[in-house]
Order: sequence, then structure tokens, then C-alpha cells
Amino acid sequence: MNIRDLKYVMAVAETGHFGKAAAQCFVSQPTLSGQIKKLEDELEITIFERTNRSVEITPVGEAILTHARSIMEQAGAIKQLAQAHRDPLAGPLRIGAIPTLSPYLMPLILVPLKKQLPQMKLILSEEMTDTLLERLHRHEIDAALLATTVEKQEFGTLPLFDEPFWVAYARDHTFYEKDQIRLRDLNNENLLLLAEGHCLADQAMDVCRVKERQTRGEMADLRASSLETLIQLVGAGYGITLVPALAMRGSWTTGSGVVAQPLAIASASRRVSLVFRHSFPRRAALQAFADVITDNLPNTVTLAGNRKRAAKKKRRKS
Amino acid sequence: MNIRDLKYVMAVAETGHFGKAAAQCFVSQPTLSGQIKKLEDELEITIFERTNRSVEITPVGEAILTHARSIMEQAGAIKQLAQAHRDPLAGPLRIGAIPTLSPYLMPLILVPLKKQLPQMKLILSEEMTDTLLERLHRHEIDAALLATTVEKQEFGTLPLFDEPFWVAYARDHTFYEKDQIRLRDLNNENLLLLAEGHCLADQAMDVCRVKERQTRGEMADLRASSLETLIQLVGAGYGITLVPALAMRGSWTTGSGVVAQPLAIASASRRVSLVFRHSFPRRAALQAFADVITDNLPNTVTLAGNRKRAAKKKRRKS
DNA sequence: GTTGAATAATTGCTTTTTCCTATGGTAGGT
DNA sequence: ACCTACCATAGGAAAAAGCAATTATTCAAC
Repeated sequence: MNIRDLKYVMAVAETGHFGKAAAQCFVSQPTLSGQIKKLEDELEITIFERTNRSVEITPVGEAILTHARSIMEQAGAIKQLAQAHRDPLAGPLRIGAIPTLSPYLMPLILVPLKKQLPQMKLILSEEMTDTLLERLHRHEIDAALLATTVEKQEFGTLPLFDEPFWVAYARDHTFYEKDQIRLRDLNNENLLLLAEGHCLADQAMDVCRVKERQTRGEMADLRASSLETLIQLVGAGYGITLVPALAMRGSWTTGSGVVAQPLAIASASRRVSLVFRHSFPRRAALQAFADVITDNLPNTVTLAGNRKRAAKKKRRKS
Repeated sequence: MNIRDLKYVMAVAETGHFGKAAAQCFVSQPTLSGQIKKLEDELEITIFERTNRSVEITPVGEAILTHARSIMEQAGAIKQLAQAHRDPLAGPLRIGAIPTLSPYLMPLILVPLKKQLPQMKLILSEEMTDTLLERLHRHEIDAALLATTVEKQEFGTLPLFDEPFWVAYARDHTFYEKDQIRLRDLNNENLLLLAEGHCLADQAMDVCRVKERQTRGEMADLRASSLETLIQLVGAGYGITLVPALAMRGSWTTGSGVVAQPLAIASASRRVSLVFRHSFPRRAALQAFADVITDNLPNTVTLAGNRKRAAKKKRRKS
């Protein structure tokens, strides 16, 4: 059986005429005749009772017609589905992001995204790097916003921007007097960290040249579960910490008694990238999404690699 | 698009493996690969995201799968429908019969029919010859039991049996004394007829060698609308009439004051046939139906042409 | 780091199916 | 008696689907 054959049957049933049905299907009359006959032979039934003068559908044929119509509907639905999804920008894009990035980056891009790619729908999730990679592997998300380099061949990477670390300390801390804070200034401080698994914790230790078990001070075992909590600990005088630049736009920056300033350390930044499966088919959607991000970043971060900051005014006019 | 292709897609989705899917569909892996690719090209979408290691269906693919499953179901339904109707004896047979035959023949055959062809369903209608032929032409019935020969090329005929006419008269009629009633005996009688359109009326006139307008006696304009009414008129002494042999089994034969006996006229019979469209596909069903009729007739009628009366006792044993 | 196993894609060729043009045959109408 | 309208058939060309063998890639194991 064949969808085409069913279309032929429907045409004959509709027109009551093999010739007209053939024309309607853009084939020759013998072709249509043959296909109908083939189908009848295959099913071992007579669908049309025909004489030279008339074509009448049999009761069985009538019953078949009902199902044939349903099949044509479903086939049409498939084509429409394909049509709708053909624009790779359309359809939901499942994005995961790390917790030290997501709450600060998303507010920056959601509104412009709506404007620039209205047909794109985002499904966001917020998890730590390892979890995101696992979910990416399992096709549960389509791409992940990470701040670590990923080596696995399975994945590809779209570098977005470099995000400097700032040092955060309580207003009454001695750092408040300094113009520049250098690496050696950090060495004597109690570096507060996020919980294990957060890449920010590793990166902070990396910048400060400490190893996992060397965390100093009485709060060595105290690790915050979120960046906001971490800031509160800093404000309470438990120590200092490093925060990514975009987090400076968080609500905590005003009236929390915590001050932050850039570090005078060149390497003190993390590269944020969009990581995806190489096999993911909608590369264009990812690229468009990445472009929206890089187009809408504040100057506190540096665009990565070959990216240029877009001329925003010009874009708005067009 | 093609039902086969959808089956391939479903197999891949099910197994997550092109090779296994191919085996499941009894084709080679390259064949299946090629067809999937063709379908993807045709729809301009990616249905499966594949690496050497894994095959994952895309969201679009998943959506398509739903419709594909529905299509497969409908296709299966069509095959089942065909299967059910493949036995040409099965399925309803729409039979029309003339009013002077139907009420007397049907009681004889309905029970044996149920026994011999339990899968056959009859839809009966009772109308006069012309109406039946008209309905046959319009495909409203599949065959007609008639007592007239039909010339139209459109129709075919299956002769069944010859049914003699008997003469019916009131018990106090002079015929009651006669052993044999011949043509000349009829000539002086008032021949009562059925209403116009009934073939029996024409045939009775034919047998008695009278023409339409020559009907004799005071009741020339009185024509009965049914055979039962006709008999009542005979019983009331309005005249005589001819009745077909099978009608002798009717309820009127006892206690109505009407007597019937065979005519001593060789040609005084009508041939009952099954008439059908040449284009009607289920010839076997008609033949089987005809066989049931001829197998279950009383000896008052003579089987037509090449038909033999079945050995009933033997048949019952087997 | 090289080899091996697994697996989908590609290639080249064969078989099957579909399609078209031309022709045949039949029933109805003029 | 011819003409017309119509579906069926025949023969050959084109397209599609199929297969076996090979290639390419990636993961895993030694």
C-alpha cells in the first residue's frame, strides 16, 4: 500500500471518472488505472465497480475511503510539522546554564532575544557544569552555557566572552583603601568559596593559586551554596571572594555592605562558551542565540575571539 | 512520502539502531539509511540525530512519529477491512424481488441460506420489475429476482427455475369438476389481474391470449394490488386468475374457498432468474445465492437449463 | 598510540516499480 | 452504422528501491 495509491483512489471516488482523476493527480489515465488495479489486487478486493460508462465505489471501497482520508490528513500534518520546523530558529531551544552565570546573564538577553528572534522559544535550566554536560549528552538539553573548556569530542564550543573576576570584600576591609588589588594581596585573605562542583570555586582557587585542601582560615569548611549566600558571608566579614563581572549587576550590590572591584591580574577571568553536541542539527539556532548574547553584553566583559561588539544604534534602526 | 518510509522511521526510533531497524524491516542497512535520508531531504528536516555511536530522534522526529503511528494504524485498518471482505460470499448482498415471488420464495430459502452461507447477509427489497431494474442500474441493489427476460446489455442473467401457473377459482366454479383445464376453458372466464406493472398480470394475459384492452366481464377495470387480494376476489366469485406455483404455499390455500390446480398448457409458466449488473464484482456470491435457491425448491417448479436438483438427503448427511 | 569493534554513510550495480504513449475494446448516443 | 467517451492493455523508458562491498568515524582496549 502507498499513500499515492490512496490519493488515486480518493480522486476516482471524488470524480467518478478515471480520466479526470488522473488529471487531478497529474498522471496519465493508464497510470492511475494500473495503480488502482494494483491496489485492488494487493488487497484482493474490488474498490470500484466500473463499466465503460460509469464508475461506482463499492461498499468496501467506501469504508476504505474513510481511512484513506484519515491517512492523507496525517500525512499533511507531517508535512506541516516539517514546514514549521524547517526554520531552524523556530521551535524550542533547550539551554542549560551554570548558576553563577544564568541569573546575571539571562536578564540581559531575554528582552533583546524576544525582539530579535521572536520565533525562538527558550527552555532554560540551571545546573552545575558536570550535570549540564551529562544532560547535553543525554539530549535533555540542546546547549549549555559554561565557563570551562570542554575536551570531549562529542561536543563543540562557541566561545562567547571573557568575564573578569572581581574581588568582593566587606566595606570595612583594608582592601577598601587600595587602588589596585594584586595576587599577593589575596594570599593572606580568607578566600570564601562556593560549594563543590561549581566551576567558580575551582576558578577562584586557581586565580589565587591555592589548592583544594589548602583553604585558609577558620571558615575553610564553609562553602556557600549560591553566589548570593557567598556575598552575605563576605558582608558578614567571614572573608573575601571572587565574583564574575556580570554578577556585579545583582541586587546585592547596593546596601549590602559589600564592595567589589576589578583585580589587577590579567588572567583573572573565565571564558564563557556555548557548548553543544556536534550532532545537534539546528546549528543556526545556536549561532543566532549566541549572537544575541554577544550583542547585548555590558562593557564589563570582553568578547571572545573573532567576535565584534555590534553597533547597537545601527542595529536598532534597521 | 511513503508508508514504507514511515515504517522505517518507526523502526529506527524503536531500535535506536539503523542496522537493527533494517533487519526488522527485512531490508539492508544501506537501503534503510538511504530511505531515511531521502525522507529527511524531502521534508527538509532532520529526523534522527546520528553519530557513529548513537541514534537519537529529534523533537520534530518525535512529533512525526506520532502521526506516523496513526498512519500505520489506519493502513492496518484498511488491510483488515480488505481481509474481512475478501471472502466474496461475505458482506451484504442487496437483493430485490418481485412481489409475486418474494413472499413465497423467501420463506423457503432463508433458513437453508443461514445454514449453508452463514457469512452472507441479505438485504431484501420487494418491488416491481421496472423499479428493480432501475435500482439495479443505480447500484442500489446488487441483483434482482425477476420473472421476465431482460434484454439490456448492462445486465446478466442467471436462470433459476420455471414456475408453472396454476389456475385459481372459487370452489363452486365449474372448473372444480374438471380433471384438466385447457386454454379453451379459460377463454370464457373472467380473468382477474394484478395491478399494472406486475409482470404476473402481463404473463397471465399472455397465457390466456388476451390483449391489454380486451379483458372481459364486468370487472375489467378491477385490478388487485396484491396476489392475496386477487385471491380474495376469486374467492368472492368475481372470476378466476392464474397464480404462480410457489404461491400455492401461501396461507390463503386453506379455508378461503378458493381452489387451484395446474393448467394443461405447456407454456403456462414463467422463468424466474437472478438478474445482475455485468460489472458486479462478486459473481461468486450471486452464484452461491442462486445455488441455495435451486437447492431448496419444492417439486412444483422445474429447475432451469443446466441446473440439477440437488440430492437433498445426501447433502444433509455431509 | 595503535589496533579493533561498532556503526552509519557512500558507491556501483541490479531489480522492481512507476509512468507514458499508443492501441484496443465496449457501450451509448446520434 | 458510425462516432464518441471511456477504461483496459501492451511495450518500453525512466525513476526508485534494493543489495553487497567499501569507507569513514569514533569509542574502547591493549
